[in-house]
Amino acid sequence: MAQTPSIPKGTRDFLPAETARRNYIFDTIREVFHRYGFQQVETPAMENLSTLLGKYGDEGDKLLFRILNSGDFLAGVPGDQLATRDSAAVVRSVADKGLRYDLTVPFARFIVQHRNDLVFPFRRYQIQPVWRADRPQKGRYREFYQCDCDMIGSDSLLNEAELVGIIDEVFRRLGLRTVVKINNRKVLAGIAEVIGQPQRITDITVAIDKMEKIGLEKVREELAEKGIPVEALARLEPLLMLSGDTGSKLLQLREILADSPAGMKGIAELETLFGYLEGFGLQTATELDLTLARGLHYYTGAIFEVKSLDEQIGSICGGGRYDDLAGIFGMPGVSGVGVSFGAERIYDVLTRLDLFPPHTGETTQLFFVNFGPREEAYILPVLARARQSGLRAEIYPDHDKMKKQLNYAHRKGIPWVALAGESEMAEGKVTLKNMVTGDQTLVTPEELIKIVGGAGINSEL
RNA sequence: GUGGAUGUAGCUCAGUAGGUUAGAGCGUCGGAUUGUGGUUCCGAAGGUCGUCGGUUCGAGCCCGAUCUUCCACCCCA
Repeated sequence: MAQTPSIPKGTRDFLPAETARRNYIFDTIREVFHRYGFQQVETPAMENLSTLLGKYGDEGDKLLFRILNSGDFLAGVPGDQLATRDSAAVVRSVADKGLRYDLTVPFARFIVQHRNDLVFPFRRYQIQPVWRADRPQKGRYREFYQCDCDMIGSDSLLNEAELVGIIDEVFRRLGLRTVVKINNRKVLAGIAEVIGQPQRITDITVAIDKMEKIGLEKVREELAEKGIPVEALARLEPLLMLSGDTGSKLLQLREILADSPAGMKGIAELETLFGYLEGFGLQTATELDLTLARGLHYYTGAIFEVKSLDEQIGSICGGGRYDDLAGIFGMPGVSGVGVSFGAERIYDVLTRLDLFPPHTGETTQLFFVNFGPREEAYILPVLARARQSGLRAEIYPDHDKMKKQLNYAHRKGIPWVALAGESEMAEGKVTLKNMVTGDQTLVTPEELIKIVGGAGINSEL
């Protein structure tokens, strides 16, 4: 036996049962997207690095998979870069393409490139894999699928509300109990402003994003390490500790952020959004979470994150408003907002909570045992008629032992087996065996199709 | 990118203080049953012990490197 082959770190194969379950998730999400009027697009796995670099922060740039240029890729590299083993410089010279890191940035590029062919405000969805050169962990892979929906070309907050509606419906259909956390980057900017540290918004948001995980003490330590003055910290803390329902938090914020125009704008946006949501009749809980920051730099308004209430696995869906992503690619003034569903994590949560429906896979309904050449000739037309009438049917390809053929049908979970040997052929009939009860009857081909077709609709096999 | 754990048959794992031909269960294949599956019984195949190198008379076991998987951090879906 040769060395067992393997696949790259952080990637996975999917067996038929897993694929069926994944498709159940994708199909559910897709249906909801359609219901809200979104249209599907696809973009290539690889993008030019100039498209990807600088959009996700330094950390994100490090996690980009780069694709080595074709041909003699070292020919144009300056000798001193090679001599000094300057990896960072060399990689810029030998790779100008990379695998996409998410679906949002390539979509911004797509919008700019195809603006003349699209109807704005444009609602698109996209279900494709993305790649990150991260170190794999539980619920974290190097290749994983994202299911994105975005509205672009409108800054109405009704779009934000619709996204929350989509989130609500997707997780309701999947049977998952979740909470949607909502915040606004302008409010975060206002907070940074009010405590006298407007330039430090990134450090501040990254740190307070960890509130829930590491607690106030550690957040305070981290911010102090980053050089935020003690007085600023003292003014920040009461903000993070705001309590009460969303309405009272907003009231308190209005007073605290009164001197920050950006902050007040953010509060107004949040008030409008939560106002819309009241009319949506959501089942999912929504809450204002001032510690929600999200790492991606391009967000400018609302930000969302969805957590499972029953499993700790990080966020299973996230997104936000980005006012100027298209601007980076030369199309300013086009605002967008979107969310991304993390299919892999949703899969893991559904698995652990045992929430998949019992039969997500479509197996064969009717199996024909192969008795040899003469019987094949007799059965093939019956098989064709079964398929024409909509049955999922197959014939065993070889004249193997009955035991082996029935075991194949059994292991594949096929509910009906048809046998036709000499005696059946003599009568122009087939023996139909029910693999659950073990019963078998002699029927005509017409009866066979009727029985399997009729039973297939409501049989719980 | 940093720190820690792990790696023995297709799968889950044993393997005693380094000592001849490395074991089990499950699965696979064959037979009992030449037209009847999930049970049972019998039998067989299957491993350069992740990889490379080192220590030793001798390494699955000790040491180093590397890769995989997992955990924590960073970050994130």
